[in-house]
Amino acid sequence: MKVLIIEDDPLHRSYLHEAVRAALPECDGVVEAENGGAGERLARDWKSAHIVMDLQMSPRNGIEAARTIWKERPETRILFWSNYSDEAYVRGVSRIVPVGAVYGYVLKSASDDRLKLALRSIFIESQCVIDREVRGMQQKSLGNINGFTEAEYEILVDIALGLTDRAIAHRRSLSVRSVQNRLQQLYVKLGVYQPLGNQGDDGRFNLRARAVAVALLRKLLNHNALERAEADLTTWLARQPHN
Amino acid sequence: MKVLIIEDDPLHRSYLHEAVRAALPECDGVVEAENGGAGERLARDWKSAHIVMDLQMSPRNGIEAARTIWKERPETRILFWSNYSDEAYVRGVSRIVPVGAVYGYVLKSASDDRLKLALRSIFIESQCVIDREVRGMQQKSLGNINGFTEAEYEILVDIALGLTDRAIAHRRSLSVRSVQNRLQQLYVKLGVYQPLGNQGDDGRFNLRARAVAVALLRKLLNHNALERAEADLTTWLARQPHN
DNA sequence: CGGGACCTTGCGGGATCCCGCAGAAAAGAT
DNA sequence: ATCTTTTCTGCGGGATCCCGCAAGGTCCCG
Repeated sequence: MKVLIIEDDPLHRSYLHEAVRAALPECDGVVEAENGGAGERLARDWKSAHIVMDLQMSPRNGIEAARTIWKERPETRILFWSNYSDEAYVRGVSRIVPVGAVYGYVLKSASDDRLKLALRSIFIESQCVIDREVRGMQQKSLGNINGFTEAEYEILVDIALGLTDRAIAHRRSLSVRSVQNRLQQLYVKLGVYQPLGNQGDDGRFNLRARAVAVALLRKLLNHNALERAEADLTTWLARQPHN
Repeated sequence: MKVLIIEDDPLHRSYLHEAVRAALPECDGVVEAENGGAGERLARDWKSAHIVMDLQMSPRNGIEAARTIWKERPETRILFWSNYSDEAYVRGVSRIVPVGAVYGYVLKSASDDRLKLALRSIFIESQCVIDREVRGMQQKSLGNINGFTEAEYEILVDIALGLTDRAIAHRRSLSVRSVQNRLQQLYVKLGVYQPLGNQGDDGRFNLRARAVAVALLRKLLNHNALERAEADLTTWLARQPHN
């Protein structure tokens, strides 16, 4: 068995290396990559079916790398080892995991033992391991109590990118009014809605901008998610009939 | 000499501990804190004049901690040891460093030796040490070539928080029109400006929202900066004559 | 003192946003 | 098949945003 490590921080990388060697004595080869792009290449060359990677690298973050790796070989097992349990990350990962795939998500703050246990569970026992905290995030986001529909999330991303209602309507094949409806829902769910009528108020917010702000503060969006969205947007723009 | 380490990642913390011991044999005491709040308290109790800390912790990130520490004892020497050279961080730091204070900013990606050298320079030689990359950022941001005025940065933060023009005008004691002028400048500098006239275009952006998006993508703003700004905003709101 | 560079402010208008209202279409439920 | 619930859609209007135009104001330089 060979294991591929994709992690940009050298300290964490060597720690991971150590942990892998200790937890998986049957492992007979460990390779390291220090960003997503290199990771994809190594995964291809080595045909490695066992990967542990960080999210948040550059260039090519973990989610992008995982997507292309899984696209090429869906049975690959990936353990995500990340600092954060931002909803943006969790959602980003669960959006790209292939059906039936074995994967894991553990936080860097987890103990030594938990990491090693996760390694064995995923690579040997073929069992998914998701950190409690992350799992909580997942349920909050999927089970729609206080959670966001895919549609709502999508429109949130669109306004975060700075698109106008019309542009969004075009992109998502909707009428402008529908876009505005979704926006209204979003405002309500984010607790940004203005109860209407209090206009002497100086502390008034621009709902559209405010929505993005609270989404960022709540880590519903983060830098990574924005980057991915921006990339998607530009490719979409490129394939549009010019003007 | 005593040294205080403020860093949330245990791996990095122990690495730092090691580096301090190796670089500063004359040091006779190292204490560790794992977030800004604890760091402030320890700094007060220990009256430590030598601190090395991460930015990006929670609760109480490095900048907040440094501000209160420097407010209480401006001669404290602080080495910031961070993953990123985001303009938001660099600007945040240089905004709070007291005149004549000795401090440093080195990236975690720097070599072992550089870190140790920085430790000696700052704590022994009383000399500031700023990483090349960070220094570049600083000059780009202060030397106004492709840089942002304090005024422009301020208004950027305000729209990122979701304030309306009127609210900003009130907060900053300007007329609404002046706010809009500053916004226009900002749009130009961010390369978001719409040359006027092409209205058949579907790929149109909402300038206000788009400005925030590119600021985030360029790391002119980041999550930390937003949090600080949001905190400032709420205290400001609280002290306003109600409604 | 006059001229120039810069910032601020008001005015006006076109574009966009926000959203209540109500009919049409789609998806489920009984 | 019919009813209910949800979503999509157009219309209209008030608020906001974006910005060209032009009239001061301040500061500095010659």
